[in-house]
Amino acid sequence: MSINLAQLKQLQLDYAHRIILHDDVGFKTPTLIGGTDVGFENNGGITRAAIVVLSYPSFELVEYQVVKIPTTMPYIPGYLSFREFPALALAWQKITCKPELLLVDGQGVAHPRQFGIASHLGLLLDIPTIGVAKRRLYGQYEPVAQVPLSCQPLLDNHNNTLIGHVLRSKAKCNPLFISSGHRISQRSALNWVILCLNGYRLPEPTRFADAVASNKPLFQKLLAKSANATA
DNA sequence: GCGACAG
DNA sequence: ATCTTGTCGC
Ligand SMILES: [Mg+2]
Repeated sequence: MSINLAQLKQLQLDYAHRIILHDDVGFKTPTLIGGTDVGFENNGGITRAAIVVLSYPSFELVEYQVVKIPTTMPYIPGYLSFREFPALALAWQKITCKPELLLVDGQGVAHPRQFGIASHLGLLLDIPTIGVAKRRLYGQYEPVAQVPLSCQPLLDNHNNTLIGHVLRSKAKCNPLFISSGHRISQRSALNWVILCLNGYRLPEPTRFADAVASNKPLFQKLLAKSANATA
């Protein structure tokens, strides 16, 4: 039996109504900020989700969890979250030091139905989330100046709505697409991503999650560091 | 109809 | 990066 996209579309529309686009009343300056990324193995057959928890503002790795499960959905633009959510939800379950804010690799409400992966995770796990995407999925914007931290609004021209920001997070790099996921304003989403930048294109939580999910040199370095700390 | 299209 | 699938702008 195949995937019913019409059904998933309707689910997104229903869920999107419940997204909160203002700052959570209980949301103050976070002590812990999380980051997520997902990778694939066995030619796409295995989904590998990684969640990292960093201290803020020191950006020390506090905890990370990795979950591998069989992949249940192909990648379909606009439906990414159904592919990645199950593994990410399990990884979240395993996290013991729950962060107050989660930076998710992908769009928040900058999505055709205002329900990207960051919104999906935020709503179903009931946490403030920010979508940090490397490329545009939806929305219009003017060219972003090359000067670091330059940014442009990301707009939905259908209803003249602000759905995110395009941020030049680092000189000579392509900009990032930042949008509210859940329980946070566009302004704060942009602000927190900027506050998590540390000399790289990606904000630290996302960069660390990328490293863990793909077993990159940075992750090996972090492992060695924590081994030293416990030795 | 054709190209774009989060990861 | 890919793609059967959908959806959008042109
Ligand atoms: Mg990724």
